[in-house]
Amino acid sequence: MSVTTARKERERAVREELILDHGLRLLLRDGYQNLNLDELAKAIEYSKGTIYLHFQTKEDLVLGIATRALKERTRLFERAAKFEGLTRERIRAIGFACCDFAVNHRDYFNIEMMLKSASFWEKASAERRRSHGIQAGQTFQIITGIVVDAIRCGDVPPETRPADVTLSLISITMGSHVAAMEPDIQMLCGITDPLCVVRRNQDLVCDGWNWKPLLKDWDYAATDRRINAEIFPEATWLKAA
Amino acid sequence: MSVTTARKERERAVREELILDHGLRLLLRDGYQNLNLDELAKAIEYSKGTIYLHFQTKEDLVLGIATRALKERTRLFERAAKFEGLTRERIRAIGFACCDFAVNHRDYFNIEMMLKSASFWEKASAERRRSHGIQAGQTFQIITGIVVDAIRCGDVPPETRPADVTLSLISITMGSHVAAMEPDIQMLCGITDPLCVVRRNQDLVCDGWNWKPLLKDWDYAATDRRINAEIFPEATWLKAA
DNA sequence: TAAATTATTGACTCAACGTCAAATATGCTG
DNA sequence: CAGCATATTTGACGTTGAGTCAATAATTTA
Repeated sequence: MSVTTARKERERAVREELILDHGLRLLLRDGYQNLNLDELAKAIEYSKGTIYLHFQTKEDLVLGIATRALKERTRLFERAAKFEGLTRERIRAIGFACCDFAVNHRDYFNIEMMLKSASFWEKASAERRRSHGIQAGQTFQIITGIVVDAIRCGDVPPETRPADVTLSLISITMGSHVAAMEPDIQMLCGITDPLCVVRRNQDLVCDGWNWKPLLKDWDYAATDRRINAEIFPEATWLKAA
Repeated sequence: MSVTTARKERERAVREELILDHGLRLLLRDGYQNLNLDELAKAIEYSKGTIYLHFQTKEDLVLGIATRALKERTRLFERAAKFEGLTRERIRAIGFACCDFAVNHRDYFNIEMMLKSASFWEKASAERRRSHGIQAGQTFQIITGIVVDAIRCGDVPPETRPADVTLSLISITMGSHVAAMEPDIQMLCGITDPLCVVRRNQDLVCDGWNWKPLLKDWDYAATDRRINAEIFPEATWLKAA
């Protein structure tokens, strides 16, 4: 009995991954609105009913996909946090990870945006909501950890509240990703590389907090090359500033 | 003949406003997903077919609602731009306008976020897309105008590119609004007033651009009181920092 | 192997968008 | 004003796709 249950459990997990894999693929291709569960069922070679054995609603499924993407981003952040250097170089490695993730998950921020609408959130299962919250919290903590180090060693003024810094970095990153991807705004600002915009704006916020060394006082292009070589050797999108 | 057409035109415009009014109301109450056109038809006391004489699709309608909201925001920006003072005080008035708008249109940013998803955009009419783009461009120009003044009079370093500043302000504002409204993030950061977060982050970005006078060198609380009194006397949300 | 239990299915229901032929209102003319 | 022509409005209907559940298939147990 218990032997088979373990195998069943494993098989179930495998199938859930299969659903999430194809779900992500179709979600990126078609967007949320046009994501068709009948088609997803065809793709995974199971019936629609089976999908509903894993996910309560379509929204629940999409939240599952988003959470898995977020998990991967957290893993990238963890890798980035290991970069050795000044605290501002370390936060820069996080920024690098964020861009690398954006390259490989172009539409993640759009999916994440969708989760903001209340009607979406409330149709997902409590379990998956919790899971997503925890994952988001971990990402938050990784960033905050570096900020705390920065305050402790005097790179950031002592009276600064760490969570405020983290929040500002999350805000500028999310906002920049969304804004810099807009065709209208790309036209108005002459944007050719959205990632450059994101990173420049992150620098701006760090300078705003007076996070030493300031952009003008350090060769961060060299830092970027080190991050690229030491932490994310597989990333190929880094361009010379 | 031409007399009646003029009247018809006017009546049509009135009805379109009626649709947009109730559409906005239901959109804020139910969110996009649950916005029901049959219910909207009931509310405006016309049939659903009539709604479709004004709007090509549901998406087109929502875009129309968003554009009208954006128009109102532009009007607020225009008022704010008239504030007399230092360039950084003037940009602060824009930030004030933005918060005032957010207070009266709580979910505007969420609606705006929805517009980012490609599937949405492509279901709206070309005419309404263009209209929204133009409106966004005007908002952009108001901000950029102040930035140009700031560079010209030396409040912002001379080599700065105005559009970059505008983009960073839009990014931090949008990102902060979205992030600071998240229950999870409110918990993690101990946020009680999301508007404070938005304004603090705007200050941060201005400091990042080295926009004089820096936050620490000027009594911006006094500026806020002046803006409140002189430009937005009806706003009641301003709290002491 | 047969019964019992569990897993899977896909035809069906239902809700809501969008359409369009019919109904109604308006305007025009003699 | 009557009656014809044109413009406007309607709401029942077609269609799509999310979500359900009784029926079927597979697996385990006795």
